[in-house]
Amino acid sequence: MATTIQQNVGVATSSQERAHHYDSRKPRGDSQCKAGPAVDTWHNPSLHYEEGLALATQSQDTENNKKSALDDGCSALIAMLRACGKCKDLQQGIRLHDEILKRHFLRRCSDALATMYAKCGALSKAKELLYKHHSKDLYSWTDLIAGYARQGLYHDALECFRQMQYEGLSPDAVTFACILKACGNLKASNMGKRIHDEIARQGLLGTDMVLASALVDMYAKCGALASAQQVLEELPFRNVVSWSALIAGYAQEGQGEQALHCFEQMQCEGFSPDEVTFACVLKACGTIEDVDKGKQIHEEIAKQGFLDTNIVLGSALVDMYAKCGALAKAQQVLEEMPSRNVVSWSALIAGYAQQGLGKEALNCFDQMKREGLSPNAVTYSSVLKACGSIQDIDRGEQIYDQIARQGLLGNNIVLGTAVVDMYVKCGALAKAQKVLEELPSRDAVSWSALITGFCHQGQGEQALTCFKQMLSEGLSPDAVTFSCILNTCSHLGLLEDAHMYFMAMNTKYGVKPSIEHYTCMVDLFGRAGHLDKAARVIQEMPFYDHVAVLSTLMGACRKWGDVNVGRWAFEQAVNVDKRDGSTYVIMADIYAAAGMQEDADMINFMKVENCGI
DNA sequence: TGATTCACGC
Repeated sequence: MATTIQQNVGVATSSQERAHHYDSRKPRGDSQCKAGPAVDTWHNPSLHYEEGLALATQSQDTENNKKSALDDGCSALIAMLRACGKCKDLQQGIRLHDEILKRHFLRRCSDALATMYAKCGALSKAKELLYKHHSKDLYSWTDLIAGYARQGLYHDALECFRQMQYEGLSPDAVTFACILKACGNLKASNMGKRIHDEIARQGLLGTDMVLASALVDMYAKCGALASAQQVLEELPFRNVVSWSALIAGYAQEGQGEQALHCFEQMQCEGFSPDEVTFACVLKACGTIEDVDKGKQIHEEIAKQGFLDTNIVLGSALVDMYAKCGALAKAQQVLEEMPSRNVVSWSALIAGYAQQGLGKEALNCFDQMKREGLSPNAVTYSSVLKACGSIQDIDRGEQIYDQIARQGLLGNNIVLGTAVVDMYVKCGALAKAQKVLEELPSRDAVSWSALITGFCHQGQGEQALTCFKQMLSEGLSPDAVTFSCILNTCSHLGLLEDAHMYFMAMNTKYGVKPSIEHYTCMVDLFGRAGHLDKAARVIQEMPFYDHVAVLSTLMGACRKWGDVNVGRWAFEQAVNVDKRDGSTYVIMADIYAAAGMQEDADMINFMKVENCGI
């Protein structure tokens, strides 16, 4: 069937076309570009292009009404641009751009041109047109912002958003949705909150499900889960997407129980999980190592036949079993997948590496390559961890060579750190340090890998030197760095320094001391015989479940023969958990060493009473 | 033109 250019791209006015666009969002898709007569014609460029131009030219040639004829020519070009955008036919679009310039239509076609470029992914061309012509077309701006958001160029999306508003335009629900996506991925929760306020002010949340889900997702991606949950709860309507966004947020933050709770609640409200929901829930099961729940989800997924087609879900399943330490099961799932990719394999390799099963991880790595799949930076990180875990420095170095040859270290701190850590675990600290220093950039984690190495090898001075170097690079130490540094100070007997760092970690670096850090301080003062100071550290702790810290203090009391502080710590420990036998043993020792045998016997009696042994 | 999912470093 012959289709004319008019039937295909039409000569609809822009408002008609946009109305159509807006109303038929759901069923649209690319079908027009892939099948049917319209496509065939359009994909015959010579036929199309020439016919379109002929149409535009004919219109211009009409004598009667010059002005409207000119409009028709321009409209036809605009319609053709729109078709290019729809089919992502950039080449054809560029030819139209030339034609538009030749005919001096640029002023009137610039928005349509920008939209075409935006849809074809040529974002800088689109941006140039909109900025240069101070476009007042909301849809063209939104197309560009959506393009940036799709490509992961979130800063560019925000910049365009600002410029659009600077031109006097007010965003609509679609613009807001794109900007929320950018905010979420940039973890820009303050900006996201401002957008939220504006959306609420305009009453858009009550009418637009997509926007509402985008808002939940924004807060979830920012880790502001209370806000995400609140938004979801206050929505007049929810769906599986808004629920999944929240579940994904909890899973991402490691709050697996909350994720599972939401999953239950979602089903209570009558929503059936889809493949995306299942992937989120599997991640949640992995983070809390709930293999039973994971198995249950696995059965549900299999029953619904999702595993036959969905490689993401299959990989999520491999990852869940791997994170739960059920590696045989993970491997079985991987082997039974109809097809697997580098993600599926990397999940399994990471699982083996995590459990210290370096040999198995390396076997998988080889098998993956035999299947013709190429490892990427994520795969290599896990493989390096595997080499470190079995101290296979030769294999590690071989992998490092491959990585370097592929230029993967250029901008990948995670991978660089994995190399450093591999050398550290193999005891090659000089090599580790050399790699670290040659990395294009470093962060607290990469430094900590090296610092931990020096610390564990008893080279405390070196650890502190690195720490100072790290600070001089303007980097903020994190919780792990401080644990390591406090331990180092403890072993070197640097009480004052340790105390200074301990105070600074919260006040200067915003790292809340964890029970581990308090334990370091107790150990430090305890070793030095400052038992009163150690006891004071415990008194100032904001934790309740702290038997381990108390027994650290009691160990120091045993060493220094301090019955009073020892008794105090013991009483605290019994208050927390009277069934923990270890503290009775230490207390009995303390009494016995002080020649207080009756008290020691009493403690042993209490131990039998309370702990049964 | 807009929403949810899988693998990595101390």
